[in-house]
Amino acid sequence: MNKIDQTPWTADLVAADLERAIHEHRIPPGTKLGEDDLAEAYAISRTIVRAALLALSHRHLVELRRNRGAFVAQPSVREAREVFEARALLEPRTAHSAALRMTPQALAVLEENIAQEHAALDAGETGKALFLSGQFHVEIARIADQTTIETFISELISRSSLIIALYWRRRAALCETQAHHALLEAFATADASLAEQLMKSHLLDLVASLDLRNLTQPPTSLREALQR
Amino acid sequence: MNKIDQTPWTADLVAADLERAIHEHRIPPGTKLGEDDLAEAYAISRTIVRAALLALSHRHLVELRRNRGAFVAQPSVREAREVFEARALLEPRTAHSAALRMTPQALAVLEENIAQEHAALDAGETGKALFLSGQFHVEIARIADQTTIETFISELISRSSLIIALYWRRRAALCETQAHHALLEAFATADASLAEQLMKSHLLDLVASLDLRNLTQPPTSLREALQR
DNA sequence: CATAACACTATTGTATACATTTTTGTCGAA
DNA sequence: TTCGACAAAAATGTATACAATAGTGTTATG
Repeated sequence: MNKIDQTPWTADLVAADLERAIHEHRIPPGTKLGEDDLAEAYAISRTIVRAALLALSHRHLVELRRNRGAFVAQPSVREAREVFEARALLEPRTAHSAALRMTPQALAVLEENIAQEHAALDAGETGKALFLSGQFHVEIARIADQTTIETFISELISRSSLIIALYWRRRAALCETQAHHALLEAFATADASLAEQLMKSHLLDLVASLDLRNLTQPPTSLREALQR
Repeated sequence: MNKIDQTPWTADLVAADLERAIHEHRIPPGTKLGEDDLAEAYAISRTIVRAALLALSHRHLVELRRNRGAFVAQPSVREAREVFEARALLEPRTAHSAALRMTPQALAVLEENIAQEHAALDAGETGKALFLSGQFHVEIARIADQTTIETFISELISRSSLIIALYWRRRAALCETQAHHALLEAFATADASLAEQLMKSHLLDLVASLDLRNLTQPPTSLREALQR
């Protein structure tokens, strides 16, 4: 896990690096993130590591337990529902705004994103594909020119990745590309209402593909022990 | 500013304490939050102070400038608009949900909140009144039983307080109590649609009471120097 | 043999020392 | 006098030492 580089790792960079690793399912939920381990991996002191972990905990991607350490978060069924309810509140209207503000450049960015996602899937890099499909949603918020909402959506997307890791029904790869293609069509024709509706459906499909019955709860302590 | 107590200040407590002080306009936007000053005020080391400042920066209440220090945030006109657009997306639907879940206990909490707000206004404690009126909105999200959205709204409320400090038109105190009373009525009768509509209007009124013309921009560096 | 008390180990929590950077103040030259 | 360079001071950035705590293993005792 040694990072070979000469860049000075700042806390933000470490947090971003870890967030991407979590988002891509390279680090599974419940994994303990020991301070010394991380400090050695990035060749920095624990001070920076702690700042990075603090940032991730504020985004609900890492759970800090006093005198216990940092663990990749394991969203509960309840939390999973809440995350997608929040997304349902934010994303459709944001897609609407994005459609109204769409430009050829922005459209190209979205197309490129889908292309990369396809490439990743073909290469069998499901983690990277998952990350890119999340970026598609963040990109829409960026196109809508809503930095504040983009921040919220970005966090919700990352948390969604944890939820997918825990509650995804099938073992097969996520095929969100179809829904994204449909959205792209709506954006290309600047059909805001359609984009809003498609986003709403897309999110509903996502939730429907999860197994959010409370049967498997709680995965808190026992599961954590098994997973590390 | 010396805090006389025997409680062990944790980073979270310090952050909460500072957030309330900012929310109540006891610390104006642009104020420099020196690490040594805070460490002395709370009788803790800079380590804890930095963790607290980091938390506040993640909530966009404090701006951290590398090698420069921490400053109470000064939301731009653009950011101000974004914050209220985000609130417009989240709060009406949340009020709707809250109305459906309303209980006598929850209603009593809201009533008590308004009563305290009145008392604060009568006592001339406009800062405390402002804080309480913000808490009213957070309480609604709590009643809606949406922890995730509550976190977002809580942040947006605190940022709104900074926006009010910078862009409020009149010097007179905010009289949000009327709108809150109307909302209480809707909640009491469990009229979800009405509550949603009232919340939407309330937020529009709030934005309308701000002076968000771009004329006074940018207040970044010069203003900051004058204010500290 | 089971259990409880104890000590040990590993890890996190906090404070502080040192390095780096920015800011400020002073001196000198144009 | 004004401007610039340099030096001193103050603040933040980072690393590390030490303290405190939870987890683990051992041992003694019933």
